[in-house]
Amino acid sequence: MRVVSTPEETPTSYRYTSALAGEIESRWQERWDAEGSFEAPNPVGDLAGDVAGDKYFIMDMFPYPSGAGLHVGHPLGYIATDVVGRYRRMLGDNVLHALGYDAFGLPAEIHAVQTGEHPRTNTLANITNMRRQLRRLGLAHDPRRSFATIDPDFVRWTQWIFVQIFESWYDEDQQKARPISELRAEFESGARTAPDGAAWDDLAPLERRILIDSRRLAYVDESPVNWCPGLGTVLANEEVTAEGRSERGNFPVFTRNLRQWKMRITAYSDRLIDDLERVDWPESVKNMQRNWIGRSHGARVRFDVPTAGASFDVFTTRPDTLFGATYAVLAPEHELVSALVTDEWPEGTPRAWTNGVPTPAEAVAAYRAVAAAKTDLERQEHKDKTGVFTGSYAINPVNGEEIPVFIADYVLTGYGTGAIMAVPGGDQRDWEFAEAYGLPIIRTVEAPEGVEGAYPGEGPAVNSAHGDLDINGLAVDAAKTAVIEWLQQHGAGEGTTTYRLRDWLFSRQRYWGEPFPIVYDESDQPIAVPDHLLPVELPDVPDYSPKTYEPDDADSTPEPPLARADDWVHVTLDLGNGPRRYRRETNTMPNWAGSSWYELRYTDPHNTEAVSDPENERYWLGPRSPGGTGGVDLYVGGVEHAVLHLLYARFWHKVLFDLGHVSSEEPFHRLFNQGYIQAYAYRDEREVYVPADEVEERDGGYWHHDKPVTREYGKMGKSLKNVVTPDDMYEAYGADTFRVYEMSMGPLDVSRPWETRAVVGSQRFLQRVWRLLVDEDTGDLRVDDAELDAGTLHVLHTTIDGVRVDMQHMRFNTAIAKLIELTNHLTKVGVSSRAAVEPLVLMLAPLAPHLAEELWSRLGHEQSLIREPYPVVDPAHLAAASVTCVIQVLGKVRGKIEVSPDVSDDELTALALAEPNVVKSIDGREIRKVIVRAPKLVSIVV
RNA sequence: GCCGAGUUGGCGGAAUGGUAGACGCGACGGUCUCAAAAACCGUUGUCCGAAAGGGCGUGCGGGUUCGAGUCCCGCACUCGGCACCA
Repeated sequence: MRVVSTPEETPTSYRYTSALAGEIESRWQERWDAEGSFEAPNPVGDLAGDVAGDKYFIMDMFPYPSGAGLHVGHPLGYIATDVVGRYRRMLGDNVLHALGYDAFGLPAEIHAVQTGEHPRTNTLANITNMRRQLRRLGLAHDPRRSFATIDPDFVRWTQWIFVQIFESWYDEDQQKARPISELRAEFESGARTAPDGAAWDDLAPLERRILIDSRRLAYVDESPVNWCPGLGTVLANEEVTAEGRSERGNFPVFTRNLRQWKMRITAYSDRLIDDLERVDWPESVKNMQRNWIGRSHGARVRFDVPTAGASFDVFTTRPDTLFGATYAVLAPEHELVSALVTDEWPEGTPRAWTNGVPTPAEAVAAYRAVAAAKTDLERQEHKDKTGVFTGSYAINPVNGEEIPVFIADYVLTGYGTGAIMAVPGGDQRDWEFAEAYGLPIIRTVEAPEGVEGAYPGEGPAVNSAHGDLDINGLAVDAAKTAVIEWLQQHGAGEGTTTYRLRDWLFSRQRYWGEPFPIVYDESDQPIAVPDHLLPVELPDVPDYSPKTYEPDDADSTPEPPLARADDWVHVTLDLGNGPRRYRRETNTMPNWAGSSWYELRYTDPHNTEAVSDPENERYWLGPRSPGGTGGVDLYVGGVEHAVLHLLYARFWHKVLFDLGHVSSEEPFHRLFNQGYIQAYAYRDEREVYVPADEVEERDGGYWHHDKPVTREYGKMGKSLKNVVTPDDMYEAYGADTFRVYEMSMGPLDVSRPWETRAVVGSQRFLQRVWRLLVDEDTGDLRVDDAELDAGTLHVLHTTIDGVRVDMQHMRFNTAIAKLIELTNHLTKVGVSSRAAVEPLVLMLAPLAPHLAEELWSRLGHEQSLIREPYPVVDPAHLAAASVTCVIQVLGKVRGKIEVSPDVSDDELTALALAEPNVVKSIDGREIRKVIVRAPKLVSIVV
């Protein structure tokens, strides 16, 4: 039994309490809904309307509808974009802002496996719950444009885009994707021949299909992929951590040769890097993408192995050091290794090179076996250089020297050509290997004095001349150019570029994802499901789980759950040549698929003829000026998607641009990463987390029920017992206070700790605003029409000026500080004049929209303030009646005087030199110089 | 190791090269109250001083400048990304 006596229950009180805030908030939310206040018209289609004003398209990284519900960290970005959207509407823009749900994914599938309930059921329930939690925030979204990636209508277009990618190839000459039909035409006309030179007419039908299929942007091939037995699925490189484990679940990942779907994202490497220059993104994210794509310029150099009648290419970024290449290394998995292995060790082979094994074949086989058994993690942990001699020698092309060829696991099969020329003088790893195996070390770049070990830096070339090639004395860049030229002339190599980026592994052995719109005919080659049969929907199955294995079972094989749905897999279709039997693809798409194009769907969410009508797409996403990339005007989300979603979405968008489906080259023109809200967590002496809201701070320590606890800082989560939910905040303070607090905590892009006890400051601010307009005892409006005094006019207009600049730059924390200062000024001087409070209410509207609407309506306005013009500064009131002038002597402040803003330099100097404390500080010394910045500053040098 | 961001009161944070610490939390003092809460008013970087005023202060060491949190050079530490990538 609680005895409650709170002011809001006293009928005579009209204080702005959480109860009153809640009442105001739900009332206005209902009115906004009823009036369709945030609906944004399209140029054409079912949402067509009057598209007056500039357009502004805002997006949030849409949420995954988790069953756990939201904590106060989740809405930070949504509030920020809402503030921007509401601000832009007051500037007259046509604002597109909506929120969809990224609803395919593992948690729903795991829940389904555990409960037997279809993942759709649980996912839809979670969406409903999340909608409810977010609605209470008063977000100004266009509800007509919301969707979930699991909606059959959305899946249809995801599959349609997959088919577009499948039905296209990358033309290196034109640097763009083109329809596969045009490639076929080039083969048919003889304009293009197969890589092996075979003519189209000489190829059998199946050979033709295989040739075409090998060029598609979405293709199946067998190659090393990341296999995660613990999850029962393969994963993209981007989903594997640096430790060689799955990002989700933290299971070990093994490299296995498997036949899987890939997307040819590597074709876009250059454009994905180069176009970063054309978008307005944080430098850190651009850098992460550049890093991930990992473009490096260098040379491919051919090394002949005469005894084996073979040759291999190496990639190097330092062709200038070729004279220092004293041995070569192939990755253990390199395809040429078996050809290079000699029958017996050559005369005089050092014992260290053989690992003590009698023949090269045995030594290589043993080394390869050990290397294959290592996980990625083990390879990283043991960085001691190991390897074994193959028995063969290659010829260094620039000087004809014979150099031994080794295999070693410090050379990776997936990068460059999987083979290197080793230059111990210039590379630390090669140095270590050379030391361990007694190989010669030749310096080819003059190192600064005192350098021991490898020197990878700049300097003049030395020891680098033979025959017609002499680069001694050349700086690194000039030497590289000279060597590449020589290699090209002698047919021994060429300048080239390699990338770290690998093609995107696109298939997953999961149930809860988009099925591939692909069937196989009797020849086992893939065929796209025609448009009119989309979407391919998931069949109902008795068991949603893939076959999972012991996490360490590297030899297991992926087996997708859809493969067990026999009736679905085997299907009779008429694909234009009469009804035939086909077998469906049983993998599903990764859950990045939906988010790789969803920006398009917001622009035309119900279109059944196209992903988006070209006119709607061009209006919302098209370039704003010739040569621009186009894209969403503001995209806000966490930095965790820097190389996953953001790279995939750019790739898909570029393919659609190449194929003429969109007018924008980039999906997101401006990207903003909001920081995270983190929280303190507390552990007692047993190292057990205790509920954070029960911890007290006193005597310089933290206490839980009189027991000392230690504080740590991290994410909000159930396991740390430090979750604060938006619902807690709505109840205690209301949504507007919560919004203002989150926006005032600090700069939006910086992570900061949540502190519930500080929220009251934002509530006090809103209460003061309320009190300026409403009598707390009677509820009457206390606003009058008095004229503003000069001081108040000055404060008001400097506030308008400053707040506009802050809003423009998304500096909501300082904007709020300025509004607080204005409010405090009005409170202090007792001004509740309409001329002051109306602009205050309007400026507050984007931040605390419900309170602002309520006050605006109490001020007598019948219309909502959503499209009311944002207050405009009157420059006449920016100048103050007097300014404080600071007087410095030798750089230190020695006096302050109040002066007129238009005081002259001479006048100000005289006043400054007469100020008593300044006179004292000068102390009769000679004045050498006086710097005057009227009217704010005088600096005196003695 | 490479790349990027950062380091300001007890705390979150403000500061176009020109009064460091706006605004908020907390703390302290006061008004109101029988009392408390709420609200309101005031103080609050630190040291010396009764005060006036002064010394010292933006991670550390230098430099440029009449003047540096801000610009330049070097270093330390924290966070994030990549990493045996040739």
